[in-house]
Amino acid sequence: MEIKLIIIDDHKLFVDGLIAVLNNEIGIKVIGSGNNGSELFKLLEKGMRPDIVLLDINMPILDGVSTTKLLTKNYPKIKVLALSMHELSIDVTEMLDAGAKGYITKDIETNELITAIHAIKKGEQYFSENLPKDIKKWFYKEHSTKPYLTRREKEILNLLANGRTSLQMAEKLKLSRYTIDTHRKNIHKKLGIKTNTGLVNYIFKNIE
Amino acid sequence: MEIKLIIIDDHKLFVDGLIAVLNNEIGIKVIGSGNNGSELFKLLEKGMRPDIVLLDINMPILDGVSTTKLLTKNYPKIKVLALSMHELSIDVTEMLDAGAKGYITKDIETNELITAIHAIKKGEQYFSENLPKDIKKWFYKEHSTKPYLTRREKEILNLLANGRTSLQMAEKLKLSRYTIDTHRKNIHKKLGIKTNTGLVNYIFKNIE
DNA sequence: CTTCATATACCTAATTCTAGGTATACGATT
DNA sequence: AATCGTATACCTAGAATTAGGTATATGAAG
Repeated sequence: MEIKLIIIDDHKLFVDGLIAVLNNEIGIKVIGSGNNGSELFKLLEKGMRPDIVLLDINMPILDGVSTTKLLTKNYPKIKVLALSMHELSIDVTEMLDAGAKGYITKDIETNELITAIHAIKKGEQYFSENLPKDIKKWFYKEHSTKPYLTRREKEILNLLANGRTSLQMAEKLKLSRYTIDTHRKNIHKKLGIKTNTGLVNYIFKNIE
Repeated sequence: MEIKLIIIDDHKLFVDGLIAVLNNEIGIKVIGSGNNGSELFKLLEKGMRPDIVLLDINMPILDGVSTTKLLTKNYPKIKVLALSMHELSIDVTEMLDAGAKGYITKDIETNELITAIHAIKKGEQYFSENLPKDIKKWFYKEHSTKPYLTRREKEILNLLANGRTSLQMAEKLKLSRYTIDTHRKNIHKKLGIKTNTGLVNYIFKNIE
């Protein structure tokens, strides 16, 4: 029985390459592909039913996280294997919380990808071997809580992205600087990001 | 006469995929591959002589820019086609100044890549069609004049936008933390921005 | 009632950042 | 030769940030 795959990635070159490689593998068949989450749902609406979707995180129109959430909700039998350039804990967190069953980075060997696909098919979770152990450990620990940002946290993130200091935010929101710092501390903890510049990066890449 | 290619990219999956695709193309043959600049030079030292090197920008050990410079200097007949995730002007500038003959992003179609390879072989320059016109225009305009921000300053800004601390940047660039701080100070002064978060904001709004 | 999530606030201490200043080295230009 | 731009490096000191901890108040839910 072949494992049926759909590959979704905004880099067509990458998609073409993966299709070429995976269709040479016994037991695996790529039945479809697309460049963003919307295209995936179009395929599914036509009745296409893969076992696993290889899904890139950063995509236009409908990104990896949103796609995964919708997929997990509407097509719970289809498993998501997340693909990313980086081992960033932000990315891992978001994709796995959205329902992905595995996470691999694009610099793994082809045979590791095959291993991952088979593991996911068997119902296991799979993390690429180059993913730091502490990230995997952190995930298991954090998996029962949603890293959801509160209204106030988002408000503070927005001001941060506009280059404001805690003191400036405190003045604007009529709060203590300590309150701002506490919210910031909570944000760092929830998102697993250690620097304020990393937070701004996160905002631009995830919210905009 | 086949166009001989070497593909250098730290993402093995991508390399494998590209090899599979390109070896199916009439007139093109991938004669070698590697995951960083050093591996390329090892192949060249063994006597391998490609027409074109498809070269990723971001790589460990010896990155795209350095590789291109050495290649252009020591093997002037071999042409570089730069590969990147992004249309960042920093990347374009650096690679083209280093001697690359073309610049493409990884989200182009396979057939556009084939077009690019043939153009480069013919001695033309090639920019992927999805590269914003203003970047290409900017390149021609800027190629004879000095950029306001120096090469090093842009490099540091880019690392900052990825959430790196001065210490991390110093480690990455093999410099003193003091040197990084001096460049940062100069950047703040030139751009009139007082916070690092403000700088990241500037980068995302003005460069990407 | 208790529990939980969120908001507000504070303290401590280490790290990082910013901004002022200093300096030398090197290559290119005049 | 001098000058300039860039890169590299350092020092000082204050401001800002991060990360550990503490606490109370309020509203909603069980």
